[in-house]
Amino acid sequence: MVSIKDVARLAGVSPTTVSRVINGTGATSPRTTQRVLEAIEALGYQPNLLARSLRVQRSKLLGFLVIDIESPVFARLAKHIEDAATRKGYNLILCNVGENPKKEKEYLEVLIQRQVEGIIFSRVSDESLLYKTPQLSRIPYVVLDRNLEREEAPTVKLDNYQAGTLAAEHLVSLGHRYMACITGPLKIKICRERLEGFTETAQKKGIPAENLFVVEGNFKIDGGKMGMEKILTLPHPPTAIFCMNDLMALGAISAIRERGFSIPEDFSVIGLDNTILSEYSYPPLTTVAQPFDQMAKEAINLLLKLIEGKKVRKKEILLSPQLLVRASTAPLQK
Amino acid sequence: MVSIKDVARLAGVSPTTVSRVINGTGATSPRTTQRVLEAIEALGYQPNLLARSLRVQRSKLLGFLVIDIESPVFARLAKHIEDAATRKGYNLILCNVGENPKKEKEYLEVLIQRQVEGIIFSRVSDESLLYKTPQLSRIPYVVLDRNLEREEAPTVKLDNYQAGTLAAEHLVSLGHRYMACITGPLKIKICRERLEGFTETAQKKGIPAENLFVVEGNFKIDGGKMGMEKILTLPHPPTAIFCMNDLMALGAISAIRERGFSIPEDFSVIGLDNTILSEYSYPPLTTVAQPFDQMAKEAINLLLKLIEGKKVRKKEILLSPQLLVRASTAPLQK
DNA sequence: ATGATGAAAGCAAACGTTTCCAGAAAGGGG
DNA sequence: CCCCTTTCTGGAAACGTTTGCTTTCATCAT
Repeated sequence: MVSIKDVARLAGVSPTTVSRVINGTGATSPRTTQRVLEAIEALGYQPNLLARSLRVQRSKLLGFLVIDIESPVFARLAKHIEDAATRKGYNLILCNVGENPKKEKEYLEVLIQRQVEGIIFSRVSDESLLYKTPQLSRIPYVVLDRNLEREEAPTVKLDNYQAGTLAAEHLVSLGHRYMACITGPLKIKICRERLEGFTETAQKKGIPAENLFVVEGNFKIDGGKMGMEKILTLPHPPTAIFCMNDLMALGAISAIRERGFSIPEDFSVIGLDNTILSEYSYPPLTTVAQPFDQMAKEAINLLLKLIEGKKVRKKEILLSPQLLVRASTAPLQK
Repeated sequence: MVSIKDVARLAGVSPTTVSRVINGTGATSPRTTQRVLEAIEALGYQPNLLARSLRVQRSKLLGFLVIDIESPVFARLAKHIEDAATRKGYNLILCNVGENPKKEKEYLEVLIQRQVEGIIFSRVSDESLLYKTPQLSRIPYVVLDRNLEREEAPTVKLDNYQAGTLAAEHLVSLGHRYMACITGPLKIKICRERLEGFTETAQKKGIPAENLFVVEGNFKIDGGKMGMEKILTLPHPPTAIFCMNDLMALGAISAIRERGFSIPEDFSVIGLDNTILSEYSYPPLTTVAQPFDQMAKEAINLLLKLIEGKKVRKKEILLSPQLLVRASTAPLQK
């Protein structure tokens, strides 16, 4: 390992001076600067960030704790979080915790031990381990795309009510009068918000409450499929279905097809997320898009502000969804 | 920050002893051990891994350098790499470099500066920056799912020839006599290997070379679509298409549909990867599956061996693909 | 000529660990 | 009872940086 001392020796100066040249801190004469730079070049010197971090007490590391990096939503989120973080000079430790609270707890400890400066949570377990790890109270974090149930925490997420509104408006404007919603787990707050936006808007547009069916799903493909199967057994089945994510929309579509119906002729289906899945499904999925890149940027910005110790006005940042009309929704057939 | 000294003071021992208790190294009397543990508990002490890493010269960090974490293939790979790494006590720095050689180069430097112990590459740029960064020659790495063109390097990948073979055998066994292959970029070695397996096997099974069409694609959806459109203009179009990944298979399917044909009645389409996309597309995609979990495990194992400085017998590890028959392929209609 | 000012550079301590070495205490065999 | 081992513990150096303080030296105004 070539260290700052080796550079200093070769350049004929002290380590202090080399450090100053590297960091551009303090004054150094042009001549010494030149000599130091040459020595660095000659030795192929790379500063040791472990040592620097230890000394300055800043690791320039962030933790990204996510429930499933393979899920299209979180993969896209991860990409934009990574991008925003590196732009700000931070690196990301990837923590894929799954549904495993033990792994989540262990990761929380490791992140503390590694002295990460902040954490992005794209997953909050029901037990909110956050509060059970006392050291964590000292380290800034931002919750992304989820809500903490118990307490207010810095959050960046979609305007979920608005998302529900967009879906309802779209379907109603196509002439649908009987509609269903396949939700995510209703213990998750964002699901309840989406549902509220959907039903309230539909009613405001003149759809009676008894024409709206709600089935609780699980954000997964099979949940969408099973939900749709349940819907198809209704005495007066709806003609339009709002699924709270694209994955369940695909499941619903598959259930509809198995019964021999077509989309969008017999049923209109609208999803939510706008992941790669929806773009290339058949038929291309109409969906309420989440602005993932903007969410990531806002989350990192907020986190960095918290790290700097700045006062933040809004602890909760809401971003606007956007309706993307593709081919899975169509006017109601008379 | 509560440090080992605070623990030592509270327990009435030296930092040395505390360290020994924490790491289980050296002998300590039951009485002191007990007192130290209590002090740790009381103070909520967490060791500082920056300091430890600096001292023992082992960061327990790995770099995972990937071209696009959002792509279903790499997302799945990332998940399993992360899992395998944490099982071995390592953490992962996520490096999403895209098509940006500048970012790749910067990341390489940062990884060196952060003293990562090894790197997993799921992306090798054509210029092979690997060789242009001299310090990198001292840090172990493994290339995953890709080949270096110029030089032999530790590699874990699919048996790509075998994958081509499986696709060809399946299609031929269904009675198809005219077949096409939409490849990835042919400058990538794994694509050439897959193609070789496909054409050689087809010919071995009695398909004349002139019945096999090859179109170069790009591993993306539009490449599959454009490739298929080209194929459809042939005077004697093939009845079966092997796409070198699932994404292009979806593109091909979409092109076929736009011309009013159906799958698998008019064309059989087989993909490769077995990502989430293929499972839930319509129709469900027949595909050649990559054993991503096993690949990740092997890659981490190989990397750790290299880190330990052990001699490795095989520098190239080939894993077997598996044919997954779903609904996008069918016997040739007479 | 002299003191004040400022630029340039170095010394040494510090960040939080681990580990080499040495020393003390305790135990055991003769 | 003495010496030798073994067990347990602590002091201090080291990992590679950064930084507060000091020193040196040149410049400049008085």
